Amino acid sequence: MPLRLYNTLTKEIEDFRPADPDLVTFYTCGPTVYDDAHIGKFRSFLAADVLRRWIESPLCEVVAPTGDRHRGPRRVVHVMNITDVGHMTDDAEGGESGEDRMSVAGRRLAEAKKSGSLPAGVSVDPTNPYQIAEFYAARFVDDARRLGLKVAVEAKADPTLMPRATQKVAGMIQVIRRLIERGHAYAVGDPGQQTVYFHVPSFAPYGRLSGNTVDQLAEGRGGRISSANQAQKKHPADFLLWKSDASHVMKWDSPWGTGYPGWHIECTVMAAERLLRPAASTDLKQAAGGVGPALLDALVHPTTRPAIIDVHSGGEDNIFPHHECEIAQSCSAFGVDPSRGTFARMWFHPRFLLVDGEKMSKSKGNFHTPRQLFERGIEPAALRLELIKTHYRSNANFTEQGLKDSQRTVERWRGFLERADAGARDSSIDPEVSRWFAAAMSNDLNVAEAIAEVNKWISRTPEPSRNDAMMMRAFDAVLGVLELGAAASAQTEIGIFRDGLAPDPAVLAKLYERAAARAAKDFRKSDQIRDELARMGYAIKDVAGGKVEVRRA
RNA sequence: GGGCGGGUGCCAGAGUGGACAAAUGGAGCGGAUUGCAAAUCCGCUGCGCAAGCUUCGUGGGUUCGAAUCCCACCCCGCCCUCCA
Repeated sequence: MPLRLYNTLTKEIEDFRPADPDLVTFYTCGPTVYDDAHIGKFRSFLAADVLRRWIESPLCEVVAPTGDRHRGPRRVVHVMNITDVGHMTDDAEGGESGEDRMSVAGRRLAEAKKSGSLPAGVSVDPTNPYQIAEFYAARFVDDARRLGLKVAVEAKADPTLMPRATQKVAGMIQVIRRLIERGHAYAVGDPGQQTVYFHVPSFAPYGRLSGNTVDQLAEGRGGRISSANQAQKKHPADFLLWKSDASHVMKWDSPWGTGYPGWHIECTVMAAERLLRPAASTDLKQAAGGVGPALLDALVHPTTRPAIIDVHSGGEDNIFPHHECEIAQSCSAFGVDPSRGTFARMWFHPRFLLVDGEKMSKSKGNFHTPRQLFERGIEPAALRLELIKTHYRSNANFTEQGLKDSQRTVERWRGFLERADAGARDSSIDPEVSRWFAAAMSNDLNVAEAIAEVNKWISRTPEPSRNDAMMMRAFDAVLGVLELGAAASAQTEIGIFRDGLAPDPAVLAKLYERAAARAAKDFRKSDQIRDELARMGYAIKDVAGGKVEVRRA
């Protein structure tokens, strides 16, 4: 059964039909870097990651342009941008009178520096927005790698897969210029300090993605527009492409004045530059190189090949206005037939994560970042599983209990894989499981059902073979859980310390004391010691070989 | 006011016309194993001894038959243009 996905654009579950099934192009709207990304953002990025892994899987079938089934494996070029441009904090005032978020981050960093809470070896100048952005970007990439976000791993060798907005401003100017030439955009204001707007009525399909029509959108309902800006526009729905503002924290020169680019244009440029190919070119197979800035020139001139990428993803808050605007400006700049009305074949939008049934927010105290959880000894594999195990199109609920469940599942799977690796060599494999797994994944990425199939298979396979190990690895290549490995464990003569715990002399002393008590069959005392350890925050467990496994309680 | 996605058992979470009293995992109960734990394995966990009866946000409807389709309503989440 070929892969079917819910397409935000059509509001239907439909066959995924990439232009070239051998090489799928995938763009994800990445994070802003004023602060550490929280688990909600990671849930969204991980859903995209699971999708790209599934498309790559040998088990995945898609419908080719010919209508035939195309069997995996296949390659995916996945690009995730990093938005490192500063923006304003004050939403209510239309985003232009508040404080720049990068400045806020700078203040926070300066305080951290003063109080000595910055990690050792980090040097960052809190007054330099580029350094602040780089500081948080590096932390994001680090978290992303620990959670197995493939694009972040690949970007090590090919940084073009995670482009930075600040480095693509020239391309943005190029595209804006083209939009003006084509009559889709206009500049207002005095020469040298102009503002450029995209003219929404020039793109008829505007509104298709979000389900809105221009006149249904209640102007100002979101409380984020300013009347001064609205007065300048030809149409209330017109959106910003370039703002001249020499006082902005990050600014660039442009034909319209020194300032900064609009909020949607960066994704158009970064997606196009890395994922589209000029009409004449068929060599996108050279994926590592990408097509680069030169491509933009080719794209902004008429092409015969539709400038459309295969999948575009982002959090549900991106649907409107961000992706709606991105479609409008991309199609208009690259000459995509407006009747297609899209820049990507498939629009994929995971829903927000709730924590304990409520919205996550700093004021509620239910705000988590991966690194906070890792510090508590939560292992990345468990967090990853917890964040991917619910269907991407419903609001998952993150709880401590769920995290524990996931941890246990990870351990059970690990045990299975270990037994399988040590199992018989030439056993046949279960004929059903990969079919069911594939059916679940292809059914709008039903990860929960796929996980259930894996669990059932494990239960009915008490003596797994090497072939089962291969099968498990094929599943895990998609889920990306076991490949993250176990938390470091330290061994001593008597103890195995899990969860990244270091052998503590006080704990070791108790373990020896308990071993002696047990040898003397003084079980009262041995139980007492276990209780003491529990009070100290350690859970222990006797394992084979007379050793004791120590975990965080 | 409008657009979009959800609402399933103690919890998490699949199921989208019959094979559903409802997958899978957790939690609980009973048993095997263990000095005891932990882990693992087996059984049970809506009501009823049973035939059977009542469940899938609420209320109607369609159908021989609905968690699944239609209508209305309620609740949660995201968005309504410069939030990155």
